[in-house]
Formats: sequence, C-alpha cells, structure tokens
Amino acid sequence: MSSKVRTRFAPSPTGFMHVGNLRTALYEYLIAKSLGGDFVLRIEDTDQERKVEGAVDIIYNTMKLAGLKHDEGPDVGGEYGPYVQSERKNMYLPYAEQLIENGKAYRCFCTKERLDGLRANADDPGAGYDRHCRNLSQEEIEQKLADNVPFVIRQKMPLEGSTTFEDAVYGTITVENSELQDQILIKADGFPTYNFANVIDDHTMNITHVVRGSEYLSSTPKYNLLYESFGWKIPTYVHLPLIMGKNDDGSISKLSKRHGATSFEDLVNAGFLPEAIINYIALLGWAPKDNREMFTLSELVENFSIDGISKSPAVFDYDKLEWFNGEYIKAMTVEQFAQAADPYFSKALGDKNLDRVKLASILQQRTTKLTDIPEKIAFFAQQPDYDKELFVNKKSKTNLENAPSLLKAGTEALEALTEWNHDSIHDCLIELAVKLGVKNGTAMWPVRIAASGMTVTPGGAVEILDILGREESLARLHKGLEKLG
RNA sequence: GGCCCGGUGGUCAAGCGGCUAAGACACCGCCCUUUCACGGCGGUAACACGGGUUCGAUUCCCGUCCGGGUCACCA
Repeated sequence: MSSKVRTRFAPSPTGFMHVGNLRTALYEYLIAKSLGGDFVLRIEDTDQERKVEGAVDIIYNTMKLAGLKHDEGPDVGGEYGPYVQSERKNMYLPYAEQLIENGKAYRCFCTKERLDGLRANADDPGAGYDRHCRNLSQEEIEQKLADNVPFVIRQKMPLEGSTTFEDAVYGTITVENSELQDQILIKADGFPTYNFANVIDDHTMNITHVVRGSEYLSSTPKYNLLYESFGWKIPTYVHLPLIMGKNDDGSISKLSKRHGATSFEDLVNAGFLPEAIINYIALLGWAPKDNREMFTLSELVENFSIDGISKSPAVFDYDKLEWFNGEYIKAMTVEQFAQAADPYFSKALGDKNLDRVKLASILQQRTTKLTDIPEKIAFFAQQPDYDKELFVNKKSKTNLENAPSLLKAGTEALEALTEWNHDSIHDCLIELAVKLGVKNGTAMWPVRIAASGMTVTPGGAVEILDILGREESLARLHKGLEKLG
C-alpha cells in the first residue's frame, strides 16, 4: 500500500498551459501509470497577487483534451485533499514553527526595502540575504513580535559541508551548503512559498516521485535539507531536460512566446491535434528502446521508462510536430477527418453547399494542419480572378495555342454527359484524351485550370468538377473559354 | 560572477570500449501521377577541442571552449 507510486502535477493557475508544463504533466502521468501508480493534480496558487480568473479551468480543460486523467485532484477528490494550496493554507505554518523550535528556521523581520538595498549595493550579482536576522537575540525577537513587526520565516541553511542527492536522470549531484540561501518558507502574508508548500504537500500527499524541470536541479538540496529536518523520506527525483526554442539569430533559449505558439491552446488553435502534440512532446526528451515514433497515450504508458529520458535540452521543432500532425490526420477515417475539418470548411465555404465528405476525401492526404484547409478550398466557393497564362504548362504540354481547342472539346464532351459523377466525368475526360490522341494531362490541365482558376489544387480536374456540380462547373468552363478568346 | 547541468548531422535522437556511427523530421534528386500532395527509391550532412587511461575511445577521466539553468516575500 505505502509502496504505491504516486506522482503529482502541480501547476500554477497562470492562464495558459505552456508545452514545457504539459510535457512535465505527461511524464508524471506516464511514470505513474507505467508503474501502476496514481497521478495527482494539485493546484499551486500560493501567490495571491498572480491569481488569474478562469485559469484553473484551462488546466482542467487541457488535461482532459490531452487525455491525462488524474486519479486525485480538486475536481475529483481523493483521500489526501484538499488539492488546492490556498485551501491548505493553515497546514504550513505549524511545520514552519516546528522548524523554528528545532533551530532549522528563524523569523526574519527585514523589510523589503532593506533586502532590495542589499541586492542593489552588492557587487556580486549572486549575493543574497545577509542572514541579518539569523542570530537575533530572544529579547529582540520578542520585542519585534510584540511590536507587530511583519516577518517571514526563513530556512536556516548549514554554513558548512555539502548536500548530495541522487536524481533518476542526472545521477549524483552535490552542492556546497554555502551556496544555499536562507530561503523564505512562509511569506509575510502567511502563505507558504512554492518551495516550502511543495515539500509539505508532497510529503503529506505521499508523493513518491517528484518530477519537474531541470531548473530545479540546483535548488533540490534545499528541499532535501527540509526533508531531513523533518525526518521524512526523500522522494525519488526525476528532473527533466528543458524545452528550448530557436531564436531568429540561430541561438536557443527556453521556449517562450517569441518562438511562436507555445501553449497547448495556441497549438490546438494553430491546427494541431491533441494526440499529435502529445506524441511529439513525449519524444522531446525521451526515446523508446526501439525506433518507434508513433504512440498513442496508452502505448506510451506501455513503453515508457525513466531510463529513456535524456539529459540534454531539446529544441522544439514545429516541422516535426507538423509531420506528426499529418500522420494523425492520415490515420483518421474520412468521416473523422470530415468532422475535424468541418469548422474550417465552413470558414472557407460560408453557406455554399458542397459535399463535405467528398471535399474531405481529396483534402485528407494533403493536409498537415487543419488551419491550412480554408485557403486550399476557397476557390470552390468563389473562383479567383486568374490569368490566362495559367493554361500554359510545359509538363502537360499545354499552351495558349492548344488550350482553347482543348478546353472547348472538354467542355462539349462534359456538356453531353447525362450523368454527373466522379466516374462519368473521369471516363469522359479519359476518352477525350484518347480521341484527341493526347496525354491525359494535356486534356485535363485546361479543364482543371478553368474549373478552379488555380495551378495548385487539392484533387484533380475530375474531383473538382464532381464537387462543384454540373451547373457551376460548366459555367466556369465557359468563362474559361471566353478568357481564352 | 559563484554554483549546477549538458555538448552525436540544421532539429529530435540511438549508441553505453572495438559499428562502413542507426532511425525520424527538414533539405536535395529520381520514380509514380491529370496539378499539388501522398507513396516509393536514393542522396548531402554529426561524435566541440586538447590532453590522458587503454591494444583500442563517440563511449571512461581531466582541462578548455560553447550552450543552458539557478542564485525573489515567482512558481
């Protein structure tokens, strides 16, 4: 019972879900599930000044869309609740006070101004708090308390020695204790800092694997000192390499807004499918034993293992994400694709009534992002004004001399059709090519150009004519004839 | 700046003392083809550098360089 693996995703409600966070959540989920454990969602809202309205809903929504179902959390409950830190507020102070009694922490009455001044006057950019209140006499402390001087509670770091810990991906890491700041545990407003709340919550929620970004690597000793002060078992640490973005000048830095869409929502709005996003980010920093790349979430659970996690930072590659997206789109049934694409069809077509399943069938194989759809099919709704030079195509052996007669023959043949469907149109144009003694492409090119007004179209002449319908098609062909004189 | 971590093609990434150093994306070429795509085939391209250790280093150790992270009453 007590050996059951438990991981937790502990986001702050900031209003959006950065892909780095999402990947952390994914790995936490995968570690828990691949080991038969539980995945917990905890909301870290200890910063009262940064609260964002509706931010928690975005978290729920993202997790749901991504398929990361948590076993415990604010919305589903669980035996370790509450799962929102602000609701746990009064749990933390007693622990901090216990630390004070044990000489592992102390009250600090320094003002924000004094601290700022300290930083401003130091020539060492890494200079921290000067531990001014660390050795206050009992009288001084009581006097200030009596005077109601606001205070924070700081952790009393050892001045000598070093702290070593084991990370499941980075191995053994040692940090000199002298590098450690007397970090704040409880803020003046009574709320715990992230670092303190984390330790208390992870322990009281029985979290066995602490999974987080590698930016926490160097502060982990502080956490461990806290665990040791309480006599608690230190969890297994799994630090993840950061996700980077490529800057315009070629340099890289932590993935952020300027690199493009970086939140899950942005990505979805940019036309990426949740499954593709998950699949891609799973592989950003982790590799399976074999060469496999396509994984559903449950397949990831089956194949995931911590030793496949890499140590070096990975650059987020939109091209590769797009490739994954295209693969997922191609793997859909036409009906599924038609449904996913429907909003984009509407955007391009308005109230123009065309067979959307047929549209979907010509689009599916050539779509990598749903958002690319509208511009590809806009010509169905309204034919663009095109130049007659489009009728010239070397490969199809068409030019301004033969195009008029070719198009005329095609138009007449199509007009004679009694049935208007894919097969009849197809047979009609193929027969025409045979009759004229030209390549299929030569007969088709002028027809497709006249029907679409574009050199590049999804689908060929036959599909376009079929979808456009007899009346509209013939009208467009005649217009093409006029254009050619 | 101190400390921590990292360094295999443009990107992701196998490799864990002996290999012609995988694979994928991107890129280029060819084929297929009624355009574009899809698909198929092929190609260009990498162990940051310098010392060790070893019969032998991409792999182990040290240094250099480069990159990233971290030093908040933010998480």
